[in-house]
Amino acid sequence: MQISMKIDEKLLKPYNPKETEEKIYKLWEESGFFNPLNNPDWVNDKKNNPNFGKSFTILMPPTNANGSLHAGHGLVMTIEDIMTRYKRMRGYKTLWLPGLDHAGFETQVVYEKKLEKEGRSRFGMDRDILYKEILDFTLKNSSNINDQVKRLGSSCDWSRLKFSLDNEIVKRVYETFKKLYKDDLVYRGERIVSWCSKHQTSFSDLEIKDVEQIDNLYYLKYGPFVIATSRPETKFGDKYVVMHPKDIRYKNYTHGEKIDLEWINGSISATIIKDENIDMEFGTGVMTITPWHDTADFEIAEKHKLDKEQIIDEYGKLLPIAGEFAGQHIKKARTLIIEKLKNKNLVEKIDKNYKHIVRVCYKCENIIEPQIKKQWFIKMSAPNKSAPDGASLAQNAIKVIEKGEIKFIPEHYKKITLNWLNDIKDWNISRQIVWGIPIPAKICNTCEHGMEDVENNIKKCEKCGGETRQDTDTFDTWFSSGQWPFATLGYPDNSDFKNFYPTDVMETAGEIIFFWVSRMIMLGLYVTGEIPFKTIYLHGLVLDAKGQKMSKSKGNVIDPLILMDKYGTDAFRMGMIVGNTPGTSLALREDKIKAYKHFANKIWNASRFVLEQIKDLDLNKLSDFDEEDKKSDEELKNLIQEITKEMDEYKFYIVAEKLYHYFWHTFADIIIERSKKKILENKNANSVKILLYTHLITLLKILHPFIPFVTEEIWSIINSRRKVGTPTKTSELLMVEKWPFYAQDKTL
RNA sequence: GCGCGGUUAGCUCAGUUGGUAGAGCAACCCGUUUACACCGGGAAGGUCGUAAGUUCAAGUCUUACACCGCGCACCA
Repeated sequence: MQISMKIDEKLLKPYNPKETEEKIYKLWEESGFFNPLNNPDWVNDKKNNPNFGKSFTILMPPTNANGSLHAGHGLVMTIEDIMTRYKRMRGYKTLWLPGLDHAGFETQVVYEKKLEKEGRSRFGMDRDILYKEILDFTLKNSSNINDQVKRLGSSCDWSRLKFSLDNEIVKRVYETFKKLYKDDLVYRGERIVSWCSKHQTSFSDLEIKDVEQIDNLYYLKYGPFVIATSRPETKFGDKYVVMHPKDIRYKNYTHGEKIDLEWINGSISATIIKDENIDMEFGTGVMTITPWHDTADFEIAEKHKLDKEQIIDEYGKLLPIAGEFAGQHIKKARTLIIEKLKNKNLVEKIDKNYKHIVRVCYKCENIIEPQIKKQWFIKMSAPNKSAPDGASLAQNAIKVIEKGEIKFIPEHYKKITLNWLNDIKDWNISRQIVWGIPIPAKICNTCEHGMEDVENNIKKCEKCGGETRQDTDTFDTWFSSGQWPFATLGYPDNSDFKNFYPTDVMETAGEIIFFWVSRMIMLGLYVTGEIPFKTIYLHGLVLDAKGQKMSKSKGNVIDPLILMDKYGTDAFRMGMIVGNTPGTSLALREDKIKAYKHFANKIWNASRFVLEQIKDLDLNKLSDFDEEDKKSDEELKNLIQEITKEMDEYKFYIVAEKLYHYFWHTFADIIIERSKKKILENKNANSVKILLYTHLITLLKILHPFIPFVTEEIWSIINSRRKVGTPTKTSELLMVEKWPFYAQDKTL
């Protein structure tokens, strides 16, 4: 091959992602094109833009402001940036709005650990001081995570960055709370909640983890009955003994009948209750109930209007009702109680191999102690009397989902969501932590009635006239993030809300379909009357190379920043996207990322070859293709047809693979190799040079959403040449070039 | 118990409306005076979890089962 090799300084070196990426990102950011209201001319040209006037909106799932980038973020940012860049190139006014979440409980837990290390504790700390400390901590870390998001090439509009504690967001959240209160959809109720005795807060049902474990099952003599229990420490106050009404073994006992019997701390009077929820098969078919500390028991007690009594305090210690055991922690008390029962000959037998599920705190894995507490709840399935159709929050969501107004990708999440919504329970939105949005409410000191008080002017209880105090609880983080779409866009008056709501795609982890997605649908409909997004795209987990869930304790956490350093962001992005179908988890393997580093390099080298060959090409005097080249030109057009369709169907995993394959094995291996011969023999050389050039230009465009950095860098080199050579076009960023599907202009 | 995924080449995964199985990586052979060894060419590799059914035709549709993963509800 005797092709001359005088090429640009820049192109002489191998592709260096590290040097390029920072510079390119700055270029993008300074261009202002991340803002959907800034566009290059062709976007605002009706004739030139088939998508003139259309908008496209994605909201970034607000990242935990206190955290650091993990592999999951890598996937989120890659997918969303691909969508954003694609739509931008298609001529949509494209908004990708970045956000940060204060992540209430999550952050508080992190901060508590920090306090612990310093020998401090949040308990006993002044609330305001603690809040301020966590705020400082969070704000300091938030710039960190924003920088990391940038490193991934995210083309989001930083001028619109929102933080969940911004005044305007909090104000919106308060308005929603007020509306819910007015519509009688939120109430401060005495209900049984899941309580963590370490974190001293209640949780929603979703923050609880089920763990299987083996315990003793104790068969205790309870008067004429034998009851089975795994938790003898709760049994002090048990004065109701429950059995199934159809159980013939106990047909001689009648509902409401009282019997006297000897129990842990002396003789008591117990009442017989007949209830159909009792499983006749389990144990002896008889149980006593502890309504204060057991969800099922609570329901039975509610149904029959039975007394409820607290046995265990908020720290897991026994109350005075336990007599001699009062003040002991339940963990220690259990064996002592059994000891005593044995001495009283009240233990029938012990099954030491009882396998059952216990519920634990998802954070600390301590056993959840159900407690009856006054908490704020949102009525999820109760009719909304102030709505014309009276539909509940859940029903409204069900309706739009069933009608297909919200499209689920992958589709099976639709069913999962509907199942959940159909069996939804009231949502506990109050948390007993400092870090979060304070609940704007007053509580009566006399009757504990809770009242919404956003305006802060309630002095007396509206029910009993008693003195009131400020509620010290904060909202569940998901209550505010559930309002993210309309809150960030400035409902109701901001022009962004008018221009960009409902948003087009919500892309997030399948894991948080209930936590977040379902609640956004319900609250979005409730507040704005419209769905918050038209499509919900759910990705799976990012796992380690062996397909194991990453966790600090396992030590298999892969840091995306290290991979990006090593192989470049483009390579990392390709590795995240190729073959990764929505909803399925992805095993993150380093050799895969490495393979795409080679790809970026291949693009670089092919480009430098092409640019060298077309140096003397007069772009204003383009001749026609010969037969062979015409075929290749057609082939690329067909590819674009295909992938454009697939892009619209969110099949990025297949598009990325096709582009990889076409660029490498068609463009480089066939077309470039063929061109060498033609140029050397000077046979239709002009035709093939044009083909090389048009192919490269087009391929850079369609590759750009996937690997934005290397493509933009090459583009800038091409542009700088144009300025020197033939002035075909004003220099522009590849980022805002027109997607070639509609670009049939020959000036390419 | 109910529900949802998955089971395809050594590994990680694609496979659109049913028409004689695909990619990347790894392994194997050959080549390499220049865009690129971060390379080129070539060959190899699968009875698509099991069983039955529908069909001219099933990786793809139906049913049952097995195993793996997940979610929901649970029995004290």
